[in-house]
Amino acid sequence: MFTSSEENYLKAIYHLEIGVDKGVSTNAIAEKLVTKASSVTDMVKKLSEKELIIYKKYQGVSLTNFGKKIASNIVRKHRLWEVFLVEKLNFSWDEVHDVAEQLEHIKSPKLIQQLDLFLGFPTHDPHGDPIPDKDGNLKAIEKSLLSSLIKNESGICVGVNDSSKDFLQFLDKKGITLGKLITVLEKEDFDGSLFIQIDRKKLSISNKISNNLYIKKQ
Amino acid sequence: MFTSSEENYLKAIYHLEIGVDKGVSTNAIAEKLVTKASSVTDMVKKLSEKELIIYKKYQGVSLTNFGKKIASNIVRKHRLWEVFLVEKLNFSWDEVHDVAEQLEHIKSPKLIQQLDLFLGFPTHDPHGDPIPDKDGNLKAIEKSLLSSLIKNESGICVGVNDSSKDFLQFLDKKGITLGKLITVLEKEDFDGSLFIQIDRKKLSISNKISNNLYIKKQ
DNA sequence: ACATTATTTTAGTCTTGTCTAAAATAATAT
DNA sequence: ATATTATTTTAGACAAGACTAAAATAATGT
Repeated sequence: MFTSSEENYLKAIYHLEIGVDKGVSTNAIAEKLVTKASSVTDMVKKLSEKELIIYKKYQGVSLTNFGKKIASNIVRKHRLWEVFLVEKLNFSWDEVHDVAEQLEHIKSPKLIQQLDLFLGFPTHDPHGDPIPDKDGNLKAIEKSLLSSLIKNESGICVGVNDSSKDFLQFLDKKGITLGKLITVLEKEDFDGSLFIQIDRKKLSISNKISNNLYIKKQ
Repeated sequence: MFTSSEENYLKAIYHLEIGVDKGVSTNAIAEKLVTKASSVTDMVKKLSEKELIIYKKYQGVSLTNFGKKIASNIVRKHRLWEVFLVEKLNFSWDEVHDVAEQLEHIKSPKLIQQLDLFLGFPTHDPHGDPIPDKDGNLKAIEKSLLSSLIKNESGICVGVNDSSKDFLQFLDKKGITLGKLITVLEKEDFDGSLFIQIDRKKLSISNKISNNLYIKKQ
């Protein structure tokens, strides 16, 4: 149907256009895919020909409904594979991205349907990101940044905003994983750092951390 | 490391050089990969540069030890994925090939190691073909063609020589699956057809069928 | 409003892997 | 032994997807 390269562009645009009403810029896509703006312009023309995106010179791009369907399906596959890797093959959450990046391009509707069944129809991936259903719909959950909590509030850790290896390994080191209850014991006004309780441990975390951790308020 | 295309050439050569002492011909590779001889010549030069194969003009090719290692690893991955699809995702043995053909190119040593563990270190794929270990070694089992049995001999079905959809579906229809006990009740000399017993059923099968079915003599 | 800067596009090139058509070599038959 | 046929290789072309450098357009600052 589509090449891996085309799929990667669609996925990048899909992620970039979330919460933005303007078209996604050539440069933004180039940065996300670690390629050059000129390459993006080339590809964007092809995707436009195939009615996957709306493109007007110098105006940025946006996905058509068709493009959105294709893109969300790639994301669906990516996240289902991540669940598989963690749940069945004992990968840790910081190891799954690169492999899922390859697996998401495997073409077989039956494969994904059966994988979904095998995994028990998961709604979220190992980082707490929602898995689109076959029609691209996301199961939204109310989540807040940990940084938005005030003293004595608490919540369950439900996701991360930054899925980089470094950040995920940092969280592992601190014992912070999805499902854990976090309580804010103190909040420092001058730097936004938090003193939190998790399990029996108390620890201090910077604003940068709490800005990248989603919790569900209790 | 290597492109999917390179890997496909190595795999084709690997399969073609089994039981042959001469170099594998350009045409044979072209036929196997459904491509043109000229394309094969091009690729064969590249693989030769990379020391994966031995190639001399007009002489055909053969894998180096290095090439054999790479090739057997692709076959290993292909067959492990086939086991996964059948055992875990409820694919039937005639549905797995095309998907495994894609999955075999996923690059992640950990993925295969964990998959192997998850599947319980299988030694054979759903068609009875042996799965190479990390070093490319195959666990040989003594198997014979069903056509080699004589009247009143019997054996366990352990593999197929032809893995085409048509043949596999035919076997399904007749209730012939791996592990089944087959007894030869009659053998017709003039056309080699067999009258066999399998479970409580008796049926007649042509020489073409019995020439593509491996059994382990009892 | 216009000069400067940033972004985007165009033009031309490169690599990979394929193809066709023609030339070269090997195999086969008489 | 040589003519014929089959196989393989070469030469040149093409598409996809990337790149660089230069040109065009948009955005920004004073």
